[in-house]
Amino acid sequence: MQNGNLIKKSGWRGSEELWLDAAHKMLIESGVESVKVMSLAAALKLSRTSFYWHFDDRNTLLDALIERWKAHNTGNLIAQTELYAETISEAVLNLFDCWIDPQLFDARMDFAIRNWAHHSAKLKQILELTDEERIDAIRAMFARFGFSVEQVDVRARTVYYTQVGYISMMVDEPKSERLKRMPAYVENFTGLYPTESELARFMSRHREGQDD
Amino acid sequence: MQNGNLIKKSGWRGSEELWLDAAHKMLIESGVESVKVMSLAAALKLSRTSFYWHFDDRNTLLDALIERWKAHNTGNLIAQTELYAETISEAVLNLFDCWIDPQLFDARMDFAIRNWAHHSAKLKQILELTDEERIDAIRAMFARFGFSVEQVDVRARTVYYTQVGYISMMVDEPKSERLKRMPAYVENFTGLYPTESELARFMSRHREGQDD
DNA sequence: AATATAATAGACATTACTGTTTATACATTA
DNA sequence: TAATGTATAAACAGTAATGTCTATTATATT
Repeated sequence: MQNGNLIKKSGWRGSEELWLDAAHKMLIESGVESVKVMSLAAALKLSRTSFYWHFDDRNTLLDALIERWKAHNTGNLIAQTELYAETISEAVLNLFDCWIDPQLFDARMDFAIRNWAHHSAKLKQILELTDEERIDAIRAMFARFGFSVEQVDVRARTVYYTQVGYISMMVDEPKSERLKRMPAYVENFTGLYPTESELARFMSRHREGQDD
Repeated sequence: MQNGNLIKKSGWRGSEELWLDAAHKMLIESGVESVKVMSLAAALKLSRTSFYWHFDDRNTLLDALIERWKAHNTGNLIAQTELYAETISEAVLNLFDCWIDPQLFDARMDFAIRNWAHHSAKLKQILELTDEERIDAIRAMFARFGFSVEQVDVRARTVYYTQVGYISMMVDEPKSERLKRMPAYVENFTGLYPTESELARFMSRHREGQDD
């Protein structure tokens, strides 16, 4: 009964997920250097060696983490910049969804990846491409609303850098605080204060749900 | 003759500096986790054990690194926000000196410290205070030019977050590129495009010297 | 219920580091 | 130039990790 129509979770198969989840958590909480087979095993209360049934070695696990990140964050961010909007303010608010909804954009993972890239040449290259791709998407968004070439570039960068900075600073404030500041950010980034209805639409998307 | 009026560099004494310099370099290049007594010794071509003559242990060295950072970066940043300026654009350009001149503000060190803080509660607390202090100084700067309370807050944050983001992204562009973008940033941050003479004054401060 | 397959645990070898001890070499100055 | 204090190197002990091998246990299929 209790187990009625849940997805059948087979006894052993699919435990890669478990190790990956634990690694993901460890990564965003303490950085790559802390993603150690031993610590993960301890966290999962499993034998350390059983890890090697699922992954060839620690590196394979780390690669899998990168894949997971690539698949998620950039795709969603770009999708948000492409949503229909009647004004640049509405477009920027669409993008801001990413900074509010962790399901859309995993900011802590982005931060962890960025740090990690600092001592992995391979990842550094991937990240540079990723950042370019994202900024391009934001540039395209501004361009649709008739900003000059120079303005498109600087505004796109400001929006993106500000958020990377916010993430890097690990600012810890309640969602309500963040939401309150959003209209002023929109004004700074676009030069236009959002309209009542644009704000209403934005706020309604983020009304419910717990803080952090 | 060659050694005439230089500061006397005694044969052995003062080697703490050497280890600290090496540690600083290692920290900004590869993060705390890489600051290892063994690696430093290798880099300095010295015996690993000789390290322990200068420092009690690895932790003492790390603490010294934090002290060095505290003494340097925040002090200079705040000083720049307090310089005389006739307009907000001029004031912002004064602050921008920090982002251009590594002698004024060691951005890579700031980045390294920020990452490190992620798994050191003690450092995290220091960094939070530091960030507050800096943002306060930038707020005070905007306040002197008559912005509303809300605007003072958001503009100060935008300026600071943008820079933290820029640092975190390890953007690698020539100084000339960065300088070229500055006027547009000033406009974004203040709402005012800087005057000819403000720009001339700013550029003249950063004209000479090599890229990166 | 028997068998094949998936998964875990324990013991082992290896590596990279930290920190201590001891013997030796070097620089300074009396 | 001898004595003192400064600095280094080599050898040792200890710890925390990685990865391999082997025996055992749990689950799924027949």
